[in-house]
Amino acid sequence: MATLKEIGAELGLSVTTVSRALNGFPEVSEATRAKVQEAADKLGYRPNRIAQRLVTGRSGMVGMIVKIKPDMSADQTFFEILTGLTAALSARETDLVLAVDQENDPILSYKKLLERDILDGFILNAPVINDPRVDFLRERGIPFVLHGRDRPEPDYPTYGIDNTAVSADSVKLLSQLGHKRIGLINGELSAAHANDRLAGFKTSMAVLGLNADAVRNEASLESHGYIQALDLLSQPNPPTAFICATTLIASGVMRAVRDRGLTVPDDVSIMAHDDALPLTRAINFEPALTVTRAPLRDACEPLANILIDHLNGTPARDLQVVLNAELIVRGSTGPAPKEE
Amino acid sequence: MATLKEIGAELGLSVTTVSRALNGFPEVSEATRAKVQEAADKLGYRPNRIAQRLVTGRSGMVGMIVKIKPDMSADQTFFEILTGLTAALSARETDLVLAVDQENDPILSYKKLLERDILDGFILNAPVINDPRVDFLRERGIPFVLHGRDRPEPDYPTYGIDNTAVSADSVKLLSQLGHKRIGLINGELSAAHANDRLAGFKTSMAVLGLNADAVRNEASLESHGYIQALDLLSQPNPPTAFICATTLIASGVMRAVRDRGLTVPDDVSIMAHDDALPLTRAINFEPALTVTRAPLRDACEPLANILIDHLNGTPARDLQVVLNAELIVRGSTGPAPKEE
DNA sequence: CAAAATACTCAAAACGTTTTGAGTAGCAAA
DNA sequence: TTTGCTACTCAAAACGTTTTGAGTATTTTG
Repeated sequence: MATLKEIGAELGLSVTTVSRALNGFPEVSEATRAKVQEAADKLGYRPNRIAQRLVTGRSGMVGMIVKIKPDMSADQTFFEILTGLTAALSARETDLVLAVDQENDPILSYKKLLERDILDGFILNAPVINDPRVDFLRERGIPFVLHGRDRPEPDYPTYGIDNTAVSADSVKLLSQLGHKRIGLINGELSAAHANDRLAGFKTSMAVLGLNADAVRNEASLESHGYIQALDLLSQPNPPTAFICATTLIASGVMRAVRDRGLTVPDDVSIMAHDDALPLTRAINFEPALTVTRAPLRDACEPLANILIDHLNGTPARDLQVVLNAELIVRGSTGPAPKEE
Repeated sequence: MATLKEIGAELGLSVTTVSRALNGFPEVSEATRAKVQEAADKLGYRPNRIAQRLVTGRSGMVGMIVKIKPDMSADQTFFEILTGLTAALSARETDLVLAVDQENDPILSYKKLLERDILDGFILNAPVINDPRVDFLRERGIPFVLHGRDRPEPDYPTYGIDNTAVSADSVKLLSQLGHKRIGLINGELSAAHANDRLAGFKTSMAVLGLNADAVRNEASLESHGYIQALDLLSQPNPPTAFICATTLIASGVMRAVRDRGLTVPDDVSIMAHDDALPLTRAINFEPALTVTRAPLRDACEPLANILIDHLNGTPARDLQVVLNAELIVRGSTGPAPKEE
């Protein structure tokens, strides 16, 4: 493991010059830079990150804390995020330190990890409304990026899709197809995104003068979709269309519709929001699922870059991204059935 | 953030003495130590890990690379390990750097992470037979601990259960109950533990003079258990007992047995190996499942400690632990049905 | 009482990098 | 010639810790 000193000794140059040559400073001559570079390559030089960090005060590591739920429902999305994130961070010389939160107190794990004093910042995912982790980190001046949006006017970096628009787009499509009774099988309301979906649903329905009471909010499970859809379908004046929070829920809803002897999309239209998780793919549904689509994987690189840019000094207001999900119409939605 | 220098200045002591006082060196007087400790507490001193690491040459971080399978079957066990591991490492001032392996080459991710030069060692899980990661790390002299056993005579730290004994114990129990036709619904043979289970099964059966051909090796899924059990049960001279690699498989097997109109344990006995994962608990089966039990969570603390001890100089041969799983007999196993 | 041992303390070096402030040489402008 | 650039290079300080080797009182031993 060669050091700057060794390279300097080899070439009769000072450590300073070697350091500058390798870091592309303008005040070193091209001839010298070439020599240094060559020697560095020959000796297999790689900077000692620890030493770099001691002097720069940066650690090159960011933290993420996974909250573990008893139903493990977060598994799939977490894996998806983790995969993309480590790859994206790695491309910018940053590593991910992971901890698992088993506590009731959502802050405690962050405190513990911060005590180590080795993290430059955090990636926060799955926010709840007015997320306490946000308040905690903001108060302490710890940089972070939030995946999603936990409050209307954040003053920190965020990245996510517009979940009220997801609902609005879905309602719009279905109402244009003539649907009047539209059900929403939503995720748990503790999650900020589920709140936004619900809010978007209610206002869009209200604008159209439609009744928005066929709503269920629960964990994203196939069984949740099945049970709630079955229940809604058995009530008087049942929905002719369902908007599902996830493809997993949609698969339960579709099963319920069929168990009731109904057909998709002739009797009931089904659509969902699609995070593009590898296990339940919208395209593999029969008929293929109409979705608002925003691959979770696509969020990883921006999340990593936003955090690192923020660490490098880009102000938060330039790092707040809200995207719109794509609307992809497939076979699972169709015109509302004729009223009898 | 107080430093040693600041504490020294406060008390009129040298950095050396402050450092020694806090680290419990014997050559500092008790009076001084008390003063220093008090000042450190007052100023909220916490050692700068980066500085410590620069001088000690240790980074205080260990790596783990998750291999991502298309079927995501590793999810649950991975989460279990992750949770316990981060907690155990944290207790010894060590952090976990995680990477996700999406490559075909099992080594590439390790190479990449090692290039960073910030890791003290690795935790390897889910070994295959003669695991290439082991060869790679061993060759480079990178410390690691293997969860499980990938070859007969390892010269590196390992921790795991005796999987041949798991099969042997299971076979013994069932044969004592009079079973002669015993099926094994195993995991994928690419995994070292599945190999050991199979080997243990074959030799135990051979010793008893029993036929060991009712064996299926595939991914640990409920559907695998269901399909394979159904198939074995439909053949002439079907098994009267099943040994399942996991409780997930066992649930599939139990469903198959019932779909065939048979009863557990009167017609067919079922037992499984139980990693004690929170989602499929052996005790919640109806009847409760007889198991060889070795909670995955229990492995985390030893794994963390073994690796850190090894980093601190304990030789590998003192860090090779093979445990026996516990045999817990419950209602899902019973005497073999009378021959007709 | 001198010599030796003990108990405690410290200055300085080291880890490998970045950054500061200074310096030298060569050359053009005054 | 002097002054002031430009282009390049370097020694030294800094980051915060651990560790080495030496030193100074104080106490014990002969």
